[in-house]
Amino acid sequence: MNLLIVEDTPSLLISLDKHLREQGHTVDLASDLGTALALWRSEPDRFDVIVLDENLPDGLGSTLLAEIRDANNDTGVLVLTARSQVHDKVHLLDVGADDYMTKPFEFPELDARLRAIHRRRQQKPGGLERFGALEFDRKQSIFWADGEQVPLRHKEAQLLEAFVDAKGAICTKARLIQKLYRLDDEVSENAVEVHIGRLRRRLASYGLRIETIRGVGYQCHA
Amino acid sequence: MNLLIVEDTPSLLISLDKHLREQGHTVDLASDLGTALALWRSEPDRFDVIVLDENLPDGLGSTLLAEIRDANNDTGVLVLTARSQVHDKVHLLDVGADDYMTKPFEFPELDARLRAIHRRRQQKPGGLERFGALEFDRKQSIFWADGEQVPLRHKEAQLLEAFVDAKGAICTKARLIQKLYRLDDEVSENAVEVHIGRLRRRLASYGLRIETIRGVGYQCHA
DNA sequence: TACAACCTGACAACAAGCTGACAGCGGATC
DNA sequence: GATCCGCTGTCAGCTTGTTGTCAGGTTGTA
Repeated sequence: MNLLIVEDTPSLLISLDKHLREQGHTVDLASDLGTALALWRSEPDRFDVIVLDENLPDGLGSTLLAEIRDANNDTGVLVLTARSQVHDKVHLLDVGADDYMTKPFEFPELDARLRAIHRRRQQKPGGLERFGALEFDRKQSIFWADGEQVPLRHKEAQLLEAFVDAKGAICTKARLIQKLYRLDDEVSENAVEVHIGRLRRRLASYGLRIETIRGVGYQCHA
Repeated sequence: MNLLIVEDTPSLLISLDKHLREQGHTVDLASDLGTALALWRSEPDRFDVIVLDENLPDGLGSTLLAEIRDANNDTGVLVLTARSQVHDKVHLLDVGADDYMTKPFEFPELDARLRAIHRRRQQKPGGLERFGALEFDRKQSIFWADGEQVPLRHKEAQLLEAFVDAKGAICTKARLIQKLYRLDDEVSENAVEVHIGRLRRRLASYGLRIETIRGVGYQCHA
């Protein structure tokens, strides 16, 4: 998943970043409302879910939330509040938060809620998703073929997940870069080409083909 | 098992801690309701069973119990009550306690009840559980192969138990650390790697392999 | 044909994981 | 209480795996 963490407590920000990256997500960070607004405005569809602290040095997280929903954008938003603010819960959900958590919280619970939001937004079933000859376990980011785990490296699995999400539509190279890298990663388009090449070799034995749409991107229909 | 002991009598707390650790459990302690609530909230899935004194200096143990069940969390809870409060028994079980014991009690009885709760929650059979070429005696935390006891050190057995519980799924390194250490143990990930290495050597002769899932954790299918 | 886009084998840099050695600790023994 | 012994965590150095880049080749298109 592509995540944006908006949190002004440095220690929490760092540990969230570390944990969520360990979980295999692509994570970007903002430590104040202004940065978060700017990031979201610059690419409103970049993030799958935004983890948003309500209390920020330069304003309320729900300001961003409101702007997102006003724009009719369906990025998932998980709001973090201090325990004393629990009464805001109804308000938050009214304004369009997908979920909220009170601090302190435990990472596994965060993981579960993020997955739930992502699933809800994508209206994906919880179990295994079919993709051609493969089955995809979104939770563990594992692909299966005939009960055998498909050996994929992390970036390859991310690419394939992007194709699953696209449901056969074309994925532009820019979109794929967005899926695999953080904003401040400076990476050439060739990196994607290389990973596509590697993924192609792996998928060949399962009868899946990735087509090149010259000048646009790639397409993989299950 | 991962246990949390909530008990305000220092002598009992200390002897419970000592005894349960001798039994091979990973034990965390709280001597009042506030601490217990905070610990549980910070990691709602950390503990397998909470041993909870009903009478605490800052409130009733059942306050925690109620919060746990409200959250639809299935952590096991064993409540300790004074003899005079036995009439609360029905109430306690109503609120969702798995079991209760009146003080004073004998440790072996506590052990048995803890095991029962854990077994019930995990819906595990009471006898020996098969795991590849091995059989696992959960009660004694002993693995058998062809009627011979598999020589395992404590941490190795805990690791292997984690793999048994995972039923072939991937165990993240963080999850394993949670299984083997208490909250305030500061331990490097390398410790897990070392124990995995040691366990691998032991298991090799029984045809069991632990696979490394790079960047994620380990997997052992029976 | 000329050019851009794309593919791919090789490689270097880095990160993750493994392991032998060792030291601290606690329990057991005398 | 001195000594021994086994268990365990740390560390350093090593091995292994992943990934981005590059260069040179191939393909598609105008």
